Amino acid sequence: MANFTIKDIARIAGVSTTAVSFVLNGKPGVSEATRQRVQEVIQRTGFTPNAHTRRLNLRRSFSFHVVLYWHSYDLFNQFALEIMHGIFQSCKELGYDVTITFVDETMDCTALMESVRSKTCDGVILSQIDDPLFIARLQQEEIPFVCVDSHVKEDPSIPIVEVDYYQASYEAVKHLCRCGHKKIGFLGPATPLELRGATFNGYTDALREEGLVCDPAWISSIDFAANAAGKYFDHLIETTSLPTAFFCTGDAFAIDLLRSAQKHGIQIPEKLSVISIDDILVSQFMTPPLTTMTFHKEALGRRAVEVLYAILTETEYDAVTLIPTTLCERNSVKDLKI
Amino acid sequence: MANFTIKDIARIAGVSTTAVSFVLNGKPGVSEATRQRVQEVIQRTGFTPNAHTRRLNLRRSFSFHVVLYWHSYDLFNQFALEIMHGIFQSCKELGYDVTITFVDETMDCTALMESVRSKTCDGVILSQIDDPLFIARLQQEEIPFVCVDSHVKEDPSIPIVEVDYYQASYEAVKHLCRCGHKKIGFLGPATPLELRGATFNGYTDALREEGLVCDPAWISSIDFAANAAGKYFDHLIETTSLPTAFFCTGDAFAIDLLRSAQKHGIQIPEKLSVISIDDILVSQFMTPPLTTMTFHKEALGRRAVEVLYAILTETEYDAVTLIPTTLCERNSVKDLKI
DNA sequence: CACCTTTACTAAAGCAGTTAAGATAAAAAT
DNA sequence: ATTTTTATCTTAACTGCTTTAGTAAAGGTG
Repeated sequence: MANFTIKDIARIAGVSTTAVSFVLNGKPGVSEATRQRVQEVIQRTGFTPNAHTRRLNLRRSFSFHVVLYWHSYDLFNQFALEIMHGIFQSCKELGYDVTITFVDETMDCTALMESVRSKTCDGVILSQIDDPLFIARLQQEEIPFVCVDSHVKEDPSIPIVEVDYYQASYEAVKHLCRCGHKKIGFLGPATPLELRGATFNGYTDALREEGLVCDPAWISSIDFAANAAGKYFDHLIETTSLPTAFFCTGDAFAIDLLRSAQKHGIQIPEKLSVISIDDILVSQFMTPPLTTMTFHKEALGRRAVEVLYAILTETEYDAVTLIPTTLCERNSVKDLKI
Repeated sequence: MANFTIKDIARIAGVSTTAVSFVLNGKPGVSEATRQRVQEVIQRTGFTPNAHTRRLNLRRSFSFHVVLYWHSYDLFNQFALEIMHGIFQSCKELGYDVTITFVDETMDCTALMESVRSKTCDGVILSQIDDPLFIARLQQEEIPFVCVDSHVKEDPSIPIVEVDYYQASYEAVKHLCRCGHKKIGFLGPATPLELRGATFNGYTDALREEGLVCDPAWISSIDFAANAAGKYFDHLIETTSLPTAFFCTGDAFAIDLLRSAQKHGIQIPEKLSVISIDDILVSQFMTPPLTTMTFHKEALGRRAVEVLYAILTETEYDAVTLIPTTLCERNSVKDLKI
């Protein structure tokens, strides 16, 4: 197929390239008759302007770059695709392309920084990335960016779109209390500290309100590693007594915990209740299906794009967006009052 | 941060832009001394050449575009992210960017075609897309592309990277036979026909080899819709007798089937065995965990990139790549011989 | 030493658009 | 009728890099 350029179109339509450029961009200064004629030629030839030229001229690439953290443990990657879908949808509405990079624990971002510096994107969206060095680098190079589900320190200079982990934790623990639980363990990550902070505060605040205290042995710091929660439970059960319920900061932890408990013959929820946050797909298929704090995953992505676009267009925006969660009652929590 | 161009570098290093261009691209025609000097200036300034200009000049974008099908039923989207990760890894090795588009059942591809025609990608990777019209369009516009997990008609003019569904089906059914099953149902999709064909042939060939026949009532055509397999089973159980085992062409179907069966009080695998293909994450967490034909998901993505790159570089390649599967024995198949 | 290569380097013409500034003709105002 | 304004259209400069063609100097050869 022949490859038409704006010159070809201009020649065929008998006008200048400027005129063609104007009709392509809907700018004034072209008569209706000429506009029609040019449009017709564009239609007939199937001409589409070269994006690179356009980007070069306008010094904008009309694309956002998504940096996705790739966990080695599958359970942690579960809603990345849904975030991506949300990002894509908003980008589509704005006419932006989306490019993607996966990074792992090595956080080797040289290729990424090069791509950013070469102007292939107008801004970057960090998904589940909590490396402060990486973020400092972006700030230093003055690259517009936004963190989504990234457990980064709250800081007005860092735009964040995050699940409202404090509220989720608080509500989850409150639900356990409503079900009559008084011994409630906390199963959360050692790092990132920001996530631990929000979830732990929600947990302790809820306990305090209920006048409950917690055995320090029931408070854990789990690594983001395969079955780390399971190993914690294996150890716990040999060393001390159990609470009647565990609040887990994520479904992945809850799932590992549940399987470990079942392996030890502890029935869920009869002997131990489990509640968590995330509502990943697996959760509803577990036996028992997990009671968890659910939220709209795509909203995270959509909002991230909104914020990034606001930064680029120098519009007002809230530096911190907290996506609310709601309780999804399934079957991993026993109501002790019944 | 200042934005250096090749002109700045040339000026600072006291050479022409041509010389800088040569050292950037490792071309001959520059003395070692000059090369060093230019390199030093590049280092010092942190200069990265503008990608758009480069792409414009070379008439290549060094990026691949992935078109991902977005199913409305979550269970069908389960390994898209892993395919993406495979694609990304290979692209990274080749120095290619990856851009992404999600399409749904409306298959509205006007935005996509425009993006392709505007030269923002050198080739496209279709993931789980089986729309023949869409593929015809790509062929007609002479856009390099490859189909991955797309259930497209085998045709030397269409590069395909696909799970070896025939082999998987054959092996799965053979496994059921080895476990002593003689009444084996087939639970597969109505469309796409290519997928149905491969899996159905594997199923019937295995049965024939074992000298078995199948009650037509046990052969179904399921839509790719939420819980379609479950509804099929709900209906089946009210109208006719059951086989001792079902071969399902995908884990998602198997999961819906299993849940429906359990709802009707039919124990798996005691009363009904289930085997399928895919090994999505959920499968290992089901009760019982699913016996399924597993394969390396990222390999699909990696191979797709290899093929697309071969097309672009006019290297030899096999039009059809079949990714082999292996049996992953878990607990949804009962051995009747024990 | 004149002649041919080879090497190192540069000027300038692309690539495919955008846009500021200028030209022309028609319409409006004086 | 003349001047001013306005709408329409074009010329040409510009974006930042690649590449062709060309030059000058150094090296090799008979």
